[in-house]
Amino acid sequence: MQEKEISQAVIRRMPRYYRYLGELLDAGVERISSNDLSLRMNVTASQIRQDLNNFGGFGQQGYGYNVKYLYEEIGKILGLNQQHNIIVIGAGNLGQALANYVKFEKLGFMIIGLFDVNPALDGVTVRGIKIRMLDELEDFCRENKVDIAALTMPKEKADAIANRLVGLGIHAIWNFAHVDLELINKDVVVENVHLSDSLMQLSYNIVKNQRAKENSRQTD
Amino acid sequence: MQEKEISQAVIRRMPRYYRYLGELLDAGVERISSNDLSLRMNVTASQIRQDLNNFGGFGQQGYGYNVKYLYEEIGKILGLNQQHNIIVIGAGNLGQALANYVKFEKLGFMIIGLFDVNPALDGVTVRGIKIRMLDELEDFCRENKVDIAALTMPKEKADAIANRLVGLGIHAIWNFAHVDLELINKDVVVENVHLSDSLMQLSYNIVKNQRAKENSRQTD
DNA sequence: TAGATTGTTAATCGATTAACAATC
DNA sequence: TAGATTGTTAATCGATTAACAATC
Repeated sequence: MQEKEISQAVIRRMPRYYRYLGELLDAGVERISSNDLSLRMNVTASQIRQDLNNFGGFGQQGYGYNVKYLYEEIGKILGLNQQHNIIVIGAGNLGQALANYVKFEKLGFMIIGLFDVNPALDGVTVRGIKIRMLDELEDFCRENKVDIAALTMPKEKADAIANRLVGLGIHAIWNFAHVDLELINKDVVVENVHLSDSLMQLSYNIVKNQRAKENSRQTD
Repeated sequence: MQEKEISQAVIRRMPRYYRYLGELLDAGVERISSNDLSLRMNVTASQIRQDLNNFGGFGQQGYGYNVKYLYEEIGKILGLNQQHNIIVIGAGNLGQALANYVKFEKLGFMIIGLFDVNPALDGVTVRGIKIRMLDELEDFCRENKVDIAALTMPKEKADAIANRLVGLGIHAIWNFAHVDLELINKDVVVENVHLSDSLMQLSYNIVKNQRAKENSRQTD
């Protein structure tokens, strides 16, 4: 039985629902209607109901949604009910920044190892996590359950290391290197975080605003 | 005269075109057809032509696109022909990681200041950039042209600082704090980088693969 | 029971793909 | 000129919004 594929547009919105429900929960709110939530989140109530009904009927007519229940269910949908172990390849600033993000652990993402090629970093500890040399990667993956590898090294090395990791049975790659990875195994999940792309989008919108301002000045 | 709005779906793809064209340029390729590019990038030729024609006709029938020319034109569209000055609020690991990204400077994004509230960081220098205390923000913005502020501080403080920056005439906010900013001025551009959202999408897809694998095992 | 609000179907809107005449 | 490939219109596909019957 083939599960119907849920569009990535929907998936992208789920973490945001999860965050808002978490805030409501912390604020002691017990139930919420799709309409009330839509006003807070600046989306349509219809979209909320459609999105949620991709995964099941979590609400109740005449009542709305139970905040705690919905929060937990979305957590399960996103896989937050299980622990995910992460290793970070590249222990530079970004790699160390990720290792220091306490937030991730609260969501079930544990950073269990940092790797680099720079001997000066060998054995250095970041929030209790030891930096290892890259040639220890194979042993480490054999001895530990590693689910996700975050790549924060220069883009030239990313492809080779990604495929080395795929060979070691990793499930997913969280890619910060500014390349499109070409993986030997299509079942491995890839999520790209391209910071310079994000910055270029920002700059496009700045320039767009500048042009709009000039135009309105001309027509004044 | 109202310019027709270009959809964010198109804008999101522009940096990727820019990257591929840059690689072709470095490789000494002089011209490329939408079809050849589509094969490399794994998109349809039709989409490439549609996307580009939102901004103008950069190609030539029977010839294709001149790589250097198209690369430069996309650069202008993205605003990369002008310099953008950035300050980073929050000089923790992530803030320092951003300051160390040499890549950004090549694209015209200059990090000119780092700010924090931690006195231990006062005067410390990251790649030649001095860390200042947050109460110097007003003076600094008066004395320097600041276009973009990157927010890497805890989410509780993000909203207040964002609005303080808006008051100081900043054009754009690159937000790494895990909140939706509520700005007093709607003309300020906001670009969010929500790393935990990205991680949750990753984890959704991991779990989806797990489920698919289990299902196929059952039907075997 | 009456009011509220969901789950779901139908209508609309927008984005992607296909097709082809224009033209280098 | 003939072949190649764009720019652009038309067709399709998918995502969002609206509407409403089902039901708590």
